[in-house]
Amino acid sequence: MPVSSDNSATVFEALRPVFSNSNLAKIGHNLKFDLSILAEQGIDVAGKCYDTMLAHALIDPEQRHNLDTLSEDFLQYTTIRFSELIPEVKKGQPIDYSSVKPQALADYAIEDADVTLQLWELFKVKLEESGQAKVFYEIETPLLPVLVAMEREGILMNEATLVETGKSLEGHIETLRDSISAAAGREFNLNSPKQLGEILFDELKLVEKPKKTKTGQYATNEQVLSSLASKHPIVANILEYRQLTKLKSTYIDALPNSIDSVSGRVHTNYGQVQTSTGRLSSNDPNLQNIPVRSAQGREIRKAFIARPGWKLLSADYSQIELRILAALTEDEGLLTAFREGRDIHAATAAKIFEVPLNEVTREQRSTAKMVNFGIPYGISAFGLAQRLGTVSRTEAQEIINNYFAQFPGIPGYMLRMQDSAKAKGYVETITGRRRYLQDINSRNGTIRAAAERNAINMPIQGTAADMIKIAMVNVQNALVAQKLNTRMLLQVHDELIFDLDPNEEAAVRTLVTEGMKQALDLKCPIEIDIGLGNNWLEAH
DNA sequence: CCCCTCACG
DNA sequence: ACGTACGTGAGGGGC
Repeated sequence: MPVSSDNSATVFEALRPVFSNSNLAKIGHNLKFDLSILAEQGIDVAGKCYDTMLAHALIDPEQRHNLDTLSEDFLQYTTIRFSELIPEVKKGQPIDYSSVKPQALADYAIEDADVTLQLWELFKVKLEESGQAKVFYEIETPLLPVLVAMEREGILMNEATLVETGKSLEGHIETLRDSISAAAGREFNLNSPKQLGEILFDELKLVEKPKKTKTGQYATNEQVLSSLASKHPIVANILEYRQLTKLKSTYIDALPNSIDSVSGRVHTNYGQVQTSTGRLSSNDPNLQNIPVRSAQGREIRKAFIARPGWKLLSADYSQIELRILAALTEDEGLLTAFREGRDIHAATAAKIFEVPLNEVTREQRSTAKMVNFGIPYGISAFGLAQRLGTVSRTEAQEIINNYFAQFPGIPGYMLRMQDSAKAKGYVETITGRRRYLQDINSRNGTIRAAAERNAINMPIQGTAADMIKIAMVNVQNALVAQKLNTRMLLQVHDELIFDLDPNEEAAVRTLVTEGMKQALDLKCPIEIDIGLGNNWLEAH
């Protein structure tokens, strides 16, 4: 019997009783995909669902998680490749199964199920052995259907706003292009870093010894250009040109192509196994890097809107990584500052510059902010000096030394993480999520230092990731339990965005705040900021 | 397909 | 002597 869209409904109906039977557990590889397809067919999957891809992402987060590789690595068995069934699949095009022999298709599908089941038997043991059973069963597994729901919901965009912004940007870009060509003395492709480098350094000779990239090209990144801004007026125009064309090509021109023709909304895909720290990623389109820092960029945020008559609600964790740092290190100074509800950067400045809180200057606060930002990344004196721009490497080292002296829990924690990583080969979050650090004992100092920074950062970034994942499950369960219309739409690492039915505002504020705060029980208090608006910019 | 650059947390 | 803060995804150039 040929498999075609004509009888797919028959097939789905035949399978429906299996999927909706809550006594049957389901085991699959990349279940988010299968669950989305079934949901599209109106089939709600009941019963326990276990995903071998999610399991492997915990067992070995930096490895690849595709079924073919896992089968070879764990079962010493080479699977039938999809390309043997269908040689040429074009990206973005629907797959044509009509020419495939049903027996070949069946063999492929059956083998897939067989391999997955065998992997599950191995992986469920490894989850226990690595102490990650709770992360798997209580965080990643319950999160999966939440992500399916969010992806399917999508978010509404005001395309007209985007087009307007695009037109105004286009005019600006044209003007900049003209003045840059005039200043360069000839036309060139200013989207090409290679050509731009030749103009700036071979022709205009802005500096004696230009910085090169690792492949030997002239570096023309923002940091390099900013340092050259005083040398020639062309540079400021190039920087602005870069900024505006980035916004136009990556967001304004591209986002409308992602509006789904059926739903009229933009549906991102969340990657649940893409990062080494436990964060989600977002792609096709990436909705986790929508501009917000520049004025022109913020215009793009205005295009993300609530459904008619509704509001967007944004809830974000305030200073989540610093609070987690305080909780993990149990540093009394840091904990006290948060418990007393201080402006954390001002409080840090008061400590490291040894001045009363009310005498902290703006510069001191801004320096302290940079330190607070860098600490969870394994800051270096060089890095701090470079980012501050106003102090020498030696002075930066003094600031760091003062910080460590005033917050002694922090250097203690850093050493503990590095020692533990060297001894055990991995670090972990509060929930037990692991990251292996192969390079932690490398003889190459640069490589080893990078691994040491990972040892410091992963437990912090990863615990924040665990926390918001738990919160998402809490919040989704509460929305369903209270039969609310409000829908969770997006996650951006420390922020959740909702399409809010205005009649439900009070209930949603409460359940979101509580769901996020109570996700993990930490020694440091957790604060949630909530905003409301007609678009993402207003809500933020 | 890699490189460079740059958008976000 | 060297490189230098953690984690991502995407667009354009160029081979």
